[in-house]
Amino acid sequence: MYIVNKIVSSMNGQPMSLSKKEQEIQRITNSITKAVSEQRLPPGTRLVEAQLVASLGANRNHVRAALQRLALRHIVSIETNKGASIAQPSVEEARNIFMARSILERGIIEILVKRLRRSDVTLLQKQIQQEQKAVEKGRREDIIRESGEFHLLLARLSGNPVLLDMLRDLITRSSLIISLYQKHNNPQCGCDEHGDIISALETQDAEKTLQCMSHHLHDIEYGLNLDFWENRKVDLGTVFEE
Amino acid sequence: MYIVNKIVSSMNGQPMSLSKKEQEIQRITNSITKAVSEQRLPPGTRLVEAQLVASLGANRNHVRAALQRLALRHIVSIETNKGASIAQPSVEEARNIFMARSILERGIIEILVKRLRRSDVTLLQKQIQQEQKAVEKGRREDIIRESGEFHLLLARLSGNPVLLDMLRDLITRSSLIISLYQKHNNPQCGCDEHGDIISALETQDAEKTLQCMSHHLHDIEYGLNLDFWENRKVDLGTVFEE
DNA sequence: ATTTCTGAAATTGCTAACAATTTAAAGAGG
DNA sequence: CCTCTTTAAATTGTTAGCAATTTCAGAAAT
Repeated sequence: MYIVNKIVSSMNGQPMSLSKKEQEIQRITNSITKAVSEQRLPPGTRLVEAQLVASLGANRNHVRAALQRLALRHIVSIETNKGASIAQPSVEEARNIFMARSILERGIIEILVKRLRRSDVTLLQKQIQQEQKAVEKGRREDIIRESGEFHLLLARLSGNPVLLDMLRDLITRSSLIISLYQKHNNPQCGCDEHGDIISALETQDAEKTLQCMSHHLHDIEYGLNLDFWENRKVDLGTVFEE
Repeated sequence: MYIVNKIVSSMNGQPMSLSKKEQEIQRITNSITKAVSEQRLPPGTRLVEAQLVASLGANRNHVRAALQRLALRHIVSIETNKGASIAQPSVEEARNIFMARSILERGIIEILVKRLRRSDVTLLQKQIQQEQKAVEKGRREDIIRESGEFHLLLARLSGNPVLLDMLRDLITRSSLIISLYQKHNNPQCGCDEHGDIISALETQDAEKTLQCMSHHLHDIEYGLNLDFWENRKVDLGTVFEE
Protein backbone atom coordinates (compact mmCIF):
# COMPACT_ATOMS: atom_id res chain seq x y z
CA MET A 1 0.00 0.00 0.00
CA TYR A 2 1.28 3.40 -0.85
CA ILE A 3 0.41 6.56 0.99
CA VAL A 4 1.02 9.63 -1.08
CA ASN A 5 0.95 13.02 0.54
CA LYS A 6 3.59 14.73 -1.51
CA ILE A 7 2.46 17.89 -3.18
CA VAL A 8 4.44 19.09 -6.17
CA SER A 9 3.36 22.64 -5.54
CA SER A 10 5.37 25.47 -6.97
CA MET A 11 4.97 25.02 -10.68
CA ASN A 12 6.90 28.29 -10.61
CA GLY A 13 10.62 28.89 -10.70
CA GLN A 14 13.60 27.21 -9.11
CA PRO A 15 13.13 27.43 -5.37
CA MET A 16 11.71 23.89 -5.19
CA SER A 17 8.94 23.24 -2.77
CA LEU A 18 10.10 22.72 0.78
CA SER A 19 9.10 19.59 2.61
CA LYS A 20 6.50 19.78 5.34
CA LYS A 21 9.19 19.13 7.90
CA GLU A 22 11.43 21.86 6.55
CA GLN A 23 8.58 24.35 6.52
CA GLU A 24 7.75 23.50 10.09
CA ILE A 25 11.31 23.90 11.32
CA GLN A 26 11.55 27.24 9.61
CA ARG A 27 8.29 28.36 11.15
CA ILE A 28 9.66 27.58 14.59
CA THR A 29 13.03 29.21 14.01
CA ASN A 30 11.31 32.27 12.59
CA SER A 31 8.99 32.57 15.56
CA ILE A 32 11.88 32.43 17.98
CA THR A 33 14.13 34.68 15.91
CA LYS A 34 11.38 37.27 15.58
CA ALA A 35 10.73 37.21 19.29
CA VAL A 36 14.43 37.73 19.92
CA SER A 37 14.67 40.55 17.39
CA GLU A 38 11.77 42.34 18.99
CA GLN A 39 13.25 41.72 22.42
CA ARG A 40 10.26 39.80 23.69
CA LEU A 41 12.65 36.98 24.55
CA PRO A 42 15.40 38.43 26.76
CA PRO A 43 18.88 36.92 26.81
CA GLY A 44 19.17 34.01 29.19
CA THR A 45 15.55 32.92 28.90
CA ARG A 46 15.21 29.16 29.24
CA LEU A 47 13.59 27.49 26.25
CA VAL A 48 11.98 24.34 27.58
CA GLU A 49 11.16 21.91 24.82
CA ALA A 50 7.79 20.90 26.15
CA GLN A 51 6.70 24.51 26.51
CA LEU A 52 7.71 25.32 22.95
CA VAL A 53 5.87 22.25 21.73
CA ALA A 54 2.74 23.44 23.51
CA SER A 55 2.87 27.11 22.64
CA LEU A 56 3.89 26.61 19.02
CA GLY A 57 1.76 23.55 18.42
CA ALA A 58 4.70 21.65 17.05
CA ASN A 59 6.34 18.27 17.07
CA ARG A 60 9.10 17.81 19.59
CA ASN A 61 11.59 16.65 16.99
CA HIS A 62 10.98 19.76 14.95
CA VAL A 63 11.48 21.95 17.99
CA ARG A 64 14.75 20.23 18.72
CA ALA A 65 15.93 20.65 15.15
CA ALA A 66 15.04 24.34 15.26
CA LEU A 67 16.94 24.83 18.50
CA GLN A 68 19.97 23.10 17.04
CA ARG A 69 19.94 25.48 14.10
CA LEU A 70 19.55 28.54 16.28
CA ALA A 71 22.49 27.34 18.35
CA LEU A 72 24.67 27.19 15.25
CA ARG A 73 23.67 30.77 14.54
CA HIS A 74 24.66 31.76 18.09
CA ILE A 75 21.15 32.93 18.87
CA VAL A 76 20.51 30.29 21.50
CA SER A 77 23.03 28.31 23.47
CA ILE A 78 22.54 24.65 24.28
CA GLU A 79 24.14 22.93 27.22
CA THR A 80 24.08 19.17 27.34
CA ASN A 81 21.36 17.83 29.61
CA LYS A 82 20.46 21.39 30.54
CA GLY A 83 18.61 22.46 27.45
CA ALA A 84 18.46 25.63 25.42
CA SER A 85 18.37 29.27 26.42
CA ILE A 86 18.61 32.57 24.62
CA ALA A 87 22.25 33.47 24.14
CA GLN A 88 24.01 36.11 26.22
CA PRO A 89 26.77 37.54 24.07
CA SER A 90 29.81 38.73 25.99
CA VAL A 91 31.20 42.23 25.66
CA GLU A 92 34.01 40.87 23.54
CA GLU A 93 31.56 39.11 21.24
CA ALA A 94 29.51 42.30 21.05
CA ARG A 95 32.49 44.29 19.86
CA ASN A 96 33.37 41.64 17.30
CA ILE A 97 29.84 41.58 15.96
CA PHE A 98 29.68 45.33 15.52
CA MET A 99 33.06 45.27 13.83
CA ALA A 100 31.82 42.60 11.45
CA ARG A 101 28.64 44.56 10.82
CA SER A 102 30.64 47.63 9.98
CA ILE A 103 32.69 45.72 7.43
CA LEU A 104 29.66 44.05 5.86
CA GLU A 105 27.39 47.06 5.78
CA ARG A 106 30.08 49.34 4.41
CA GLY A 107 30.67 46.79 1.70
CA ILE A 108 26.96 46.74 0.95
CA ILE A 109 26.92 50.52 0.68
CA GLU A 110 29.75 50.42 -1.83
CA ILE A 111 27.73 48.04 -3.96
CA LEU A 112 24.57 50.05 -3.64
CA VAL A 113 26.15 53.36 -4.59
CA LYS A 114 26.86 51.83 -7.97
CA ARG A 115 23.64 50.03 -8.71
CA LEU A 116 20.88 51.75 -6.76
CA ARG A 117 17.69 52.21 -8.78
CA ARG A 118 14.99 54.77 -8.44
CA SER A 119 12.57 52.09 -7.28
CA ASP A 120 14.99 51.01 -4.59
CA VAL A 121 15.00 54.49 -3.11
CA THR A 122 11.22 54.36 -2.99
CA LEU A 123 11.35 51.11 -1.06
CA LEU A 124 13.84 52.52 1.39
CA GLN A 125 11.72 55.60 1.97
CA LYS A 126 8.66 53.43 2.56
CA GLN A 127 10.68 51.50 5.10
CA ILE A 128 11.63 54.69 6.93
CA GLN A 129 8.01 55.76 7.01
CA GLN A 130 7.12 52.48 8.68
CA GLU A 131 9.84 53.18 11.17
CA GLN A 132 8.64 56.70 11.91
CA LYS A 133 5.11 55.45 12.33
CA ALA A 134 6.33 52.99 14.93
CA VAL A 135 8.24 55.74 16.71
CA GLU A 136 5.15 57.95 16.86
CA LYS A 137 3.02 55.17 18.28
CA GLY A 138 5.78 54.39 20.72
CA ARG A 139 5.51 50.65 20.10
CA ARG A 140 8.89 49.60 21.32
CA GLU A 141 8.79 46.17 19.66
CA ASP A 142 7.87 47.66 16.32
CA ILE A 143 10.59 50.27 16.48
CA ILE A 144 13.27 47.71 17.05
CA ARG A 145 11.99 45.43 14.32
CA GLU A 146 11.60 48.14 11.70
CA SER A 147 15.00 49.53 12.52
CA GLY A 148 16.56 46.17 11.80
CA GLU A 149 14.48 45.81 8.66
CA PHE A 150 16.05 48.94 7.24
CA HIS A 151 19.50 47.43 7.41
CA LEU A 152 18.23 44.17 5.99
CA LEU A 153 16.56 45.98 3.13
CA LEU A 154 19.86 47.57 2.19
CA ALA A 155 21.41 44.12 2.11
CA ARG A 156 18.53 42.79 0.04
CA LEU A 157 18.88 45.60 -2.48
CA SER A 158 22.53 44.70 -2.92
CA GLY A 159 21.24 41.66 -4.77
CA ASN A 160 23.60 39.33 -2.96
CA PRO A 161 21.85 36.68 -0.84
CA VAL A 162 25.15 35.55 0.64
CA LEU A 163 25.67 38.96 2.20
CA LEU A 164 22.05 39.07 3.28
CA ASP A 165 22.30 35.77 5.12
CA MET A 166 25.41 36.80 6.96
CA LEU A 167 24.02 40.16 7.96
CA ARG A 168 20.70 38.71 9.09
CA ASP A 169 22.42 36.72 11.81
CA LEU A 170 24.55 39.64 12.90
CA ILE A 171 21.50 41.87 13.25
CA THR A 172 19.61 39.34 15.31
CA ARG A 173 22.60 38.99 17.57
CA SER A 174 22.75 42.78 17.80
CA SER A 175 19.26 42.74 19.27
CA LEU A 176 20.54 40.49 22.02
CA ILE A 177 23.44 42.81 22.63
CA ILE A 178 21.19 45.85 22.86
CA SER A 179 18.93 44.00 25.27
CA LEU A 180 21.88 43.27 27.49
CA TYR A 181 23.90 46.42 27.39
CA GLN A 182 21.72 49.39 26.46
CA LYS A 183 22.40 52.48 28.55
CA HIS A 184 19.02 54.17 28.68
CA ASN A 185 15.56 52.82 28.39
CA ASN A 186 14.94 54.89 25.31
CA PRO A 187 14.92 52.62 22.33
CA GLN A 188 17.55 53.78 19.88
CA CYS A 189 16.38 56.85 18.04
CA GLY A 190 18.70 56.56 15.11
CA CYS A 191 15.79 57.00 12.78
CA ASP A 192 17.13 60.27 11.44
CA GLU A 193 20.43 58.65 10.63
CA HIS A 194 18.66 56.17 8.39
CA GLY A 195 17.29 59.14 6.48
CA ASP A 196 20.78 60.59 6.23
CA ILE A 197 22.04 57.36 4.71
CA ILE A 198 19.36 57.41 2.03
CA SER A 199 20.04 61.04 1.23
CA ALA A 200 23.72 60.34 0.89
CA LEU A 201 23.02 57.32 -1.28
CA GLU A 202 21.00 59.44 -3.66
CA THR A 203 23.94 61.76 -4.22
CA GLN A 204 25.99 58.77 -5.41
CA ASP A 205 28.77 60.00 -3.17
CA ALA A 206 30.39 56.82 -1.91
CA GLU A 207 32.68 58.42 0.62
CA LYS A 208 29.92 60.46 2.17
CA THR A 209 27.52 57.51 2.38
CA LEU A 210 30.16 55.33 3.96
CA GLN A 211 30.73 57.95 6.61
CA CYS A 212 27.01 58.10 7.34
CA MET A 213 26.87 54.35 7.79
CA SER A 214 30.00 54.23 9.93
CA HIS A 215 28.70 57.02 12.05
CA HIS A 216 25.34 55.32 12.47
CA LEU A 217 26.83 51.99 13.55
CA HIS A 218 29.22 53.77 15.85
CA ASP A 219 26.30 55.60 17.45
CA ILE A 220 24.49 52.36 18.13
CA GLU A 221 27.55 50.85 19.74
CA TYR A 222 28.25 54.03 21.67
CA GLY A 223 24.75 53.88 23.13
CA LEU A 224 25.74 50.74 24.98
CA ASN A 225 27.46 50.15 28.27
CA LEU A 226 30.17 47.95 26.84
CA ASP A 227 33.00 49.82 28.52
CA PHE A 228 31.30 49.62 31.87
CA TRP A 229 30.96 45.86 31.80
CA GLU A 230 34.28 45.15 30.20
CA ASN A 231 36.96 43.51 32.31
CA ARG A 232 34.70 43.50 35.28
CA LYS A 233 35.66 40.58 37.44
CA VAL A 234 33.14 40.46 40.21
CA ASP A 235 34.72 40.12 43.59
CA LEU A 236 32.19 38.36 45.76
CA GLY A 237 33.92 39.67 48.84
CA THR A 238 33.30 43.34 48.06
CA VAL A 239 30.07 43.23 46.07
CA PHE A 240 27.77 43.14 49.04
CA GLU A 241 29.39 45.64 51.37
CA GLU A 242 27.61 48.94 51.30
CA MET B 1 21.70 3.05 39.62
CA TYR B 2 23.79 5.90 38.35
CA ILE B 3 26.21 5.64 35.50
CA VAL B 4 28.70 8.44 35.43
CA ASN B 5 30.86 9.00 32.40
CA LYS B 6 31.08 12.72 32.46
CA ILE B 7 34.54 14.08 32.47
CA VAL B 8 35.05 17.58 33.73
CA SER B 9 38.21 17.87 31.71
CA SER B 10 39.53 21.29 30.86
CA MET B 11 40.42 22.71 34.23
CA ASN B 12 41.68 25.47 31.95
CA GLY B 13 39.89 28.52 30.63
CA GLN B 14 36.42 29.17 29.37
CA PRO B 15 35.84 26.93 26.39
CA MET B 16 34.02 24.34 28.50
CA SER B 17 34.51 20.74 27.59
CA LEU B 18 32.43 19.59 24.68
CA SER B 19 30.19 16.60 25.08
CA LYS B 20 31.15 13.32 23.51
CA LYS B 21 28.35 13.74 21.03
CA GLU B 22 29.39 17.25 20.09
CA GLN B 23 32.98 16.18 19.61
CA GLU B 24 31.89 13.34 17.38
CA ILE B 25 29.70 15.53 15.20
CA GLN B 26 32.53 18.00 14.81
CA ARG B 27 34.91 15.22 13.87
CA ILE B 28 32.56 14.14 11.10
CA THR B 29 31.91 17.64 9.79
CA ASN B 30 35.63 18.36 9.85
CA SER B 31 36.43 15.21 7.92
CA ILE B 32 33.93 16.07 5.23
CA THR B 33 34.83 19.76 5.16
CA LYS B 34 38.51 18.94 4.86
CA ALA B 35 37.85 16.51 2.02
CA VAL B 36 35.83 19.18 0.24
CA SER B 37 38.49 21.83 0.80
CA GLU B 38 41.15 19.58 -0.64
CA GLN B 39 38.86 18.67 -3.50
CA ARG B 40 38.87 14.97 -2.75
CA LEU B 41 35.07 15.13 -2.65
CA PRO B 42 33.92 16.66 -5.94
CA PRO B 43 30.67 18.62 -6.14
CA GLY B 44 27.67 16.42 -6.64
CA THR B 45 29.11 13.39 -4.87
CA ARG B 46 26.42 11.39 -3.15
CA LEU B 47 26.96 11.04 0.59
CA VAL B 48 25.22 7.83 1.58
CA GLU B 49 24.64 7.64 5.30
CA ALA B 50 25.56 3.99 5.66
CA GLN B 51 28.82 4.50 3.80
CA LEU B 52 29.78 7.44 6.00
CA VAL B 53 28.93 5.39 9.07
CA ALA B 54 31.23 2.64 7.85
CA SER B 55 34.15 4.73 6.63
CA LEU B 56 34.14 7.13 9.55
CA GLY B 57 33.30 4.57 12.21
CA ALA B 58 30.47 6.67 13.52
CA ASN B 59 26.94 6.50 14.79
CA ARG B 60 24.24 7.07 12.21
CA ASN B 61 22.56 9.79 14.24
CA HIS B 62 25.81 11.69 14.49
CA VAL B 63 26.33 11.42 10.75
CA ARG B 64 22.85 12.76 10.14
CA ALA B 65 23.42 15.68 12.49
CA ALA B 66 26.69 16.49 10.76
CA LEU B 67 25.03 16.44 7.35
CA GLN B 68 22.31 18.76 8.58
CA ARG B 69 24.92 21.23 9.77
CA LEU B 70 26.85 21.09 6.53
CA ALA B 71 23.63 21.72 4.66
CA LEU B 72 23.05 24.90 6.66
CA ARG B 73 26.53 25.99 5.66
CA HIS B 74 25.72 25.32 2.00
CA ILE B 75 28.47 22.76 1.73
CA VAL B 76 26.17 19.84 1.13
CA SER B 77 22.62 19.87 -0.14
CA ILE B 78 19.96 17.57 1.23
CA GLU B 79 16.89 16.52 -0.70
CA THR B 80 14.08 14.87 1.16
CA ASN B 81 14.11 11.12 0.76
CA LYS B 82 17.06 11.42 -1.59
CA GLY B 83 19.81 12.09 0.88
CA ALA B 84 22.83 14.34 0.91
CA SER B 85 25.34 15.24 -1.75
CA ILE B 86 28.17 17.74 -2.06
CA ALA B 87 26.78 21.10 -3.15
CA GLN B 88 27.16 22.44 -6.67
CA PRO B 89 27.15 26.22 -6.39
CA SER B 90 25.69 28.01 -9.39
CA VAL B 91 27.55 30.68 -11.30
CA GLU B 92 25.44 33.32 -9.65
CA GLU B 93 26.22 31.94 -6.21
CA ALA B 94 29.89 31.81 -7.14
CA ARG B 95 29.93 35.50 -8.01
CA ASN B 96 28.11 36.37 -4.80
CA ILE B 97 30.56 34.38 -2.73
CA PHE B 98 33.57 36.05 -4.27
CA MET B 99 31.97 39.42 -3.79
CA ALA B 100 31.38 38.61 -0.12
CA ARG B 101 34.93 37.36 0.24
CA SER B 102 36.26 40.57 -1.19
CA ILE B 103 34.29 42.61 1.29
CA LEU B 104 35.30 40.48 4.25
CA GLU B 105 38.92 40.05 3.39
CA ARG B 106 39.42 43.71 2.59
CA GLY B 107 37.89 44.50 5.95
CA ILE B 108 40.27 42.08 7.58
CA ILE B 109 43.20 43.75 5.87
CA GLU B 110 42.11 47.12 7.20
CA ILE B 111 42.13 45.73 10.71
CA LEU B 112 45.46 44.02 10.26
CA VAL B 113 47.24 47.06 8.91
CA LYS B 114 46.60 48.71 12.26
CA ARG B 115 47.38 45.92 14.66
CA LEU B 116 49.80 43.55 12.94
CA ARG B 117 52.62 42.39 15.19
CA ARG B 118 56.06 41.25 14.34
CA SER B 119 55.19 37.72 15.46
CA ASP B 120 52.18 37.71 13.15
CA VAL B 121 54.38 38.39 10.16
CA THR B 122 56.52 35.44 11.16
CA LEU B 123 53.48 33.20 11.24
CA LEU B 124 52.36 34.39 7.84
CA GLN B 125 55.78 33.77 6.37
CA LYS B 126 55.84 30.28 7.84
CA GLN B 127 52.49 29.68 6.20
CA ILE B 128 53.81 30.77 2.84
CA GLN B 129 56.77 28.47 3.20
CA GLN B 130 54.39 25.57 3.77
CA GLU B 131 52.60 26.61 0.64
CA GLN B 132 55.76 26.80 -1.43
CA LYS B 133 56.84 23.42 -0.17
CA ALA B 134 53.55 21.97 -1.34
CA VAL B 135 53.97 23.62 -4.72
CA GLU B 136 57.43 22.15 -5.13
CA LYS B 137 56.28 18.67 -4.29
CA GLY B 138 53.35 19.14 -6.61
CA ARG B 139 50.89 17.74 -4.09
CA ARG B 140 47.71 19.21 -5.47
CA GLU B 141 45.65 18.57 -2.32
CA ASP B 142 48.25 20.22 -0.13
CA ILE B 143 48.53 23.25 -2.38
CA ILE B 144 44.82 23.92 -2.24
CA ARG B 145 44.62 23.42 1.51
CA GLU B 146 47.61 25.59 2.33
CA SER B 147 46.39 28.31 0.02
CA GLY B 148 43.12 28.45 1.91
CA GLU B 149 44.95 28.35 5.20
CA PHE B 150 46.76 31.57 4.32
CA HIS B 151 43.50 33.45 4.03
CA LEU B 152 42.19 31.88 7.22
CA LEU B 153 45.35 32.83 9.05
CA LEU B 154 44.81 36.45 8.09
CA ALA B 155 41.31 36.23 9.52
CA ARG B 156 42.61 34.59 12.68
CA LEU B 157 45.21 37.30 13.18
CA SER B 158 42.46 39.90 13.00
CA GLY B 159 41.47 38.63 16.44
CA ASN B 160 37.79 38.53 15.50
CA PRO B 161 36.28 35.02 15.64
CA VAL B 162 33.05 36.27 14.10
CA LEU B 163 34.87 37.25 10.96
CA LEU B 164 36.83 34.03 11.01
CA ASP B 165 33.70 31.90 11.14
CA MET B 166 32.08 33.72 8.26
CA LEU B 167 35.17 33.55 6.10
CA ARG B 168 35.77 29.87 6.82
CA ASP B 169 32.51 28.93 5.16
CA LEU B 170 33.12 31.18 2.19
CA ILE B 171 36.52 29.65 1.60
CA THR B 172 35.19 26.11 1.75
CA ARG B 173 32.51 27.03 -0.74
CA SER B 174 35.21 28.61 -2.90
CA SER B 175 36.87 25.22 -3.12
CA LEU B 176 33.66 23.83 -4.54
CA ILE B 177 33.48 26.66 -7.04
CA ILE B 178 37.05 26.10 -8.16
CA SER B 179 36.38 22.39 -8.56
CA LEU B 180 33.45 23.15 -10.79
CA TYR B 181 34.63 26.04 -12.86
CA GLN B 182 38.42 26.11 -13.05
CA LYS B 183 39.75 26.80 -16.52
CA HIS B 184 43.02 24.91 -16.59
CA ASN B 185 44.18 21.90 -14.70
CA ASN B 186 46.95 23.90 -13.10
CA PRO B 187 46.08 24.48 -9.50
CA GLN B 188 46.02 28.17 -8.83
CA CYS B 189 49.52 29.53 -8.64
CA GLY B 190 48.70 32.68 -6.71
CA CYS B 191 51.44 31.86 -4.24
CA ASP B 192 53.47 34.90 -5.22
CA GLU B 193 50.49 37.13 -4.63
CA HIS B 194 50.30 35.92 -1.05
CA GLY B 195 53.86 37.10 -0.64
CA ASP B 196 52.93 40.45 -2.13
CA ILE B 197 50.18 40.84 0.41
CA ILE B 198 52.54 40.24 3.30
CA SER B 199 55.09 42.66 1.89
CA ALA B 200 52.44 45.31 1.52
CA LEU B 201 51.19 44.66 5.05
CA GLU B 202 54.67 45.23 6.43
CA THR B 203 54.78 48.68 4.88
CA GLN B 204 51.63 49.61 6.84
CA ASP B 205 50.26 51.06 3.62
CA ALA B 206 46.56 50.31 3.80
CA GLU B 207 45.69 51.37 0.27
CA LYS B 208 48.44 49.33 -1.27
CA THR B 209 47.62 46.22 0.73
CA LEU B 210 43.96 46.48 -0.14
CA GLN B 211 44.86 46.61 -3.80
CA CYS B 212 47.01 43.51 -3.46
CA MET B 213 44.16 41.63 -1.86
CA SER B 214 41.60 42.84 -4.39
CA HIS B 215 43.91 41.91 -7.20
CA HIS B 216 44.52 38.48 -5.75
CA LEU B 217 40.85 37.66 -5.32
CA HIS B 218 40.11 39.01 -8.75
CA ASP B 219 42.77 36.74 -10.19
CA ILE B 220 41.27 33.70 -8.58
CA GLU B 221 37.85 34.53 -9.95
CA TYR B 222 39.28 35.39 -13.33
CA GLY B 223 40.88 31.96 -13.52
CA LEU B 224 37.41 30.44 -13.65
CA ASN B 225 35.04 29.79 -16.51
CA LEU B 226 32.14 31.65 -14.94
CA ASP B 227 31.36 33.68 -18.07
CA PHE B 228 31.31 30.56 -20.20
CA TRP B 229 28.70 28.81 -18.09
CA GLU B 230 26.64 31.87 -17.33
CA ASN B 231 23.19 32.13 -18.88
CA ARG B 232 23.67 28.86 -20.59
CA LYS B 233 20.28 27.29 -20.98
CA VAL B 234 20.88 23.89 -22.47
CA ASP B 235 18.69 23.26 -25.46
CA LEU B 236 18.24 19.52 -25.64
CA GLY B 237 17.37 19.83 -29.31
CA THR B 238 20.71 21.27 -30.36
CA VAL B 239 23.08 19.85 -27.78
CA PHE B 240 23.58 16.53 -29.53
CA GLU B 241 23.92 17.59 -33.13
CA GLU B 242 27.53 17.61 -34.25
C1' DA C 1 16.31 -2.47 -29.43
C1' DT C 2 13.62 0.60 -26.69
C1' DT C 3 10.30 1.45 -23.52
C1' DT C 4 7.42 0.27 -19.69
C1' DC C 5 6.41 -2.21 -15.82
C1' DT C 6 7.42 -4.62 -11.39
C1' DG C 7 9.16 -6.15 -7.26
C1' DA C 8 12.98 -6.40 -4.27
C1' DA C 9 16.86 -4.07 -2.27
C1' DA C 10 18.86 0.00 -0.68
C1' DT C 11 18.25 4.17 1.48
C1' DT C 12 16.26 7.74 4.13
C1' DG C 13 12.62 9.41 7.58
C1' DC C 14 10.22 8.99 11.77
C1' DT C 15 8.56 7.89 16.44
C1' DA C 16 7.47 5.85 20.67
C1' DA C 17 9.48 4.19 24.46
C1' DC C 18 13.04 4.20 27.46
C1' DA C 19 17.54 5.94 29.72
C1' DA C 20 20.09 9.48 31.98
C1' DT C 21 20.46 13.86 34.06
C1' DT C 22 19.14 17.83 36.23
C1' DT C 23 16.01 20.40 39.15
C1' DA C 24 13.01 21.05 42.84
C1' DA C 25 10.87 19.66 46.85
C1' DA C 26 10.51 17.17 51.08
C1' DG C 27 12.62 15.40 55.08
C1' DA C 28 16.13 14.65 58.88
C1' DG C 29 19.11 16.26 62.03
C1' DG C 30 21.54 19.63 64.49
C1' DC D 1 16.84 28.52 60.87
C1' DC D 2 20.24 26.38 58.31
C1' DT D 3 22.61 22.44 55.97
C1' DC D 4 22.87 18.17 54.18
C1' DT D 5 20.64 14.00 52.31
C1' DT D 6 17.06 11.64 50.00
C1' DT D 7 13.25 11.16 46.90
C1' DA D 8 10.27 12.43 43.30
C1' DA D 9 9.25 15.16 39.22
C1' DA D 10 10.57 17.49 35.20
C1' DT D 11 13.46 17.71 31.44
C1' DT D 12 16.58 16.27 28.03
C1' DG D 13 19.10 12.51 25.37
C1' DT D 14 19.19 8.14 22.84
C1' DT D 15 17.95 4.18 20.13
C1' DA D 16 15.90 0.28 17.89
C1' DG D 17 12.73 -0.83 14.86
C1' DC D 18 9.62 0.08 11.47
C1' DA D 19 7.52 3.17 7.77
C1' DA D 20 7.99 5.47 3.42
C1' DT D 21 10.51 6.45 -0.58
C1' DT D 22 13.71 5.94 -4.14
C1' DT D 23 16.64 3.15 -7.02
C1' DC D 24 17.75 -0.33 -9.99
C1' DA D 25 18.02 -4.70 -12.23
C1' DG D 26 15.56 -7.65 -14.88
C1' DA D 27 11.18 -9.25 -17.02
C1' DA D 28 7.54 -8.29 -20.29
C1' DA D 29 5.71 -6.07 -24.12
C1' DT D 30 5.52 -3.55 -28.37
